[in-house]
Amino acid sequence: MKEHDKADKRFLNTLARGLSVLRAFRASDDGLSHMELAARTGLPKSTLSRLAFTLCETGYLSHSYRNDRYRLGPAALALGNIATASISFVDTASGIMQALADKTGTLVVLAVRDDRKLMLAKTWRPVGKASIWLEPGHRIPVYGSSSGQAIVATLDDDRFEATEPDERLRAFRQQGYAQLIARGFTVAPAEVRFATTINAVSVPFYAQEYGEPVAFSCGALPEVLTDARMQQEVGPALSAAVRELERMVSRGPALVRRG
Amino acid sequence: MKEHDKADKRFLNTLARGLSVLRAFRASDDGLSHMELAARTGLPKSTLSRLAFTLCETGYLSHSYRNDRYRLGPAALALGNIATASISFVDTASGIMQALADKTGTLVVLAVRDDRKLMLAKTWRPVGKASIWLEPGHRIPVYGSSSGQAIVATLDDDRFEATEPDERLRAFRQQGYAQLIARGFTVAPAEVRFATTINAVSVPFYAQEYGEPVAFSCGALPEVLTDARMQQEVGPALSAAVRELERMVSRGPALVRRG
DNA sequence: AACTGAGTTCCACATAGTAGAACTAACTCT
DNA sequence: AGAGTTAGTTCTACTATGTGGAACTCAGTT
Repeated sequence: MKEHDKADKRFLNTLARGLSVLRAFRASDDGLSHMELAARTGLPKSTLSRLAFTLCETGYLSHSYRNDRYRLGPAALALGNIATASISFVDTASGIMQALADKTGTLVVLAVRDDRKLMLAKTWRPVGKASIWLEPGHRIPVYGSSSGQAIVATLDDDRFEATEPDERLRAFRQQGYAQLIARGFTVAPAEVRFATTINAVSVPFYAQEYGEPVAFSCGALPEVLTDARMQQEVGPALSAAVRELERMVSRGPALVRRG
Repeated sequence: MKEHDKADKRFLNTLARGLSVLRAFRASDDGLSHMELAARTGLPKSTLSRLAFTLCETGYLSHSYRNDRYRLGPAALALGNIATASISFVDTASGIMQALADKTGTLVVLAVRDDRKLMLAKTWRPVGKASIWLEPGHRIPVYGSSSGQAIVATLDDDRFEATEPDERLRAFRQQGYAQLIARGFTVAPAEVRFATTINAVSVPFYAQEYGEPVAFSCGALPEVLTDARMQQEVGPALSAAVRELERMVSRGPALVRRG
């Protein structure tokens, strides 16, 4: 009756379940009821009750008053701000990427490798324009995404091998590498794109603090972001943005930090 | 041998402990070693080992490479972004408050009630200037802080009573209420200030999503932020900033809600 | 080679967490 | 109104889960 979970002895089920409750929230949710949470997490309601109680006590969830819905609490907000502050490039990137989103009319996302998927850690939407809407916290596959391609192409061999890649992924990586050398950005080849409704260009960035590459990408509907635009306009602009970021970050690692 | 913790049956220890590990991080930390974490959380190292393992597995912590230090992982980043996005006013406030920080040369903070304390959910520092440095995630007492005063003054009677206030706190609340009516902001009276090294002015804001008031404050060293400046310049500016925010999210002032 | 210090794994044990069922409370519908 | 429905909490019996000290490993030091 145990979770399929990591049968690893070190894995603490209760903690993981609690975190999965937090992960159930999406940016577009306007609070979640107890039942919605149970449905999303797949946990029995009595278990969820205890998890939610604990999360509320600790401030990660808040129970807005008479209203019966849960939402992420102040502790979650604070945690995110601390995480942002301690990953030095995020703040710096914000200004640059927001400007890029506005200029190109695309959604800019920061993708980070997380286990065998990519997680969108942050997004910048062009102000005033409708855009595709991928939320932070969303997970996309490595294979078939331009971000994934940029990241695996930049990953060192050891770590790449550690993900137990199949042949397909090796070829994908190789092809990404070639693109980066030739043009400085990746565009997933049309035939493998994981989502046909989204076109995207990506550029890798070495995140000091993670000791790993992450990727910045510009994405939009194919009508808006044609292959030609990716190649000629948006790809180069994104690449320039990331180079600007590298310049800003490396010139003063101390930066804002230190109290 | 149990944590002093809530002896409440519903309280899940393992989860709370895991979260306390996340809370151990400060914005100024450049990664924490296993041992530092153990010291900060007060947990035995074997326990911590399991907690950290689970947090890494789930992406809330990352183990940067050869380097033996832990840092907050992509999931923490994403969680914060989701929390920010779902608390609608935070994004809007950012622009306004950053400008205010720059203009006044003070640290602007967003304080939220969390249990019987206040938690600084977000901070905006004046660019280029040295400023006091209170970090997001930091907790300060309600009594003796201007933010606390602004919040309790705006809290409705039921909820205020639910915090089991003592007489001192009642008086504090009453006095805050008077200040808000008279001038629209609170300044904690010098004799009760919880920290003599910080002067601060605060204005409450009704956070729809929490169904509760929160407070925005401007703080700085007494030399920089004299009582006169708080009263004549910064208080009114902060009050104007919050009114601007209310207008932008189209919501009435916090005080009227109390009835 | 012996020492030190950080971190992980072992292990025997008790209790913390589990899930289903019973319960409560708030809404609907006729 | 009262019967039915649905959401959420608390109870309960059971054991799998998490615990912390001790033993262990692995790197650096002297």
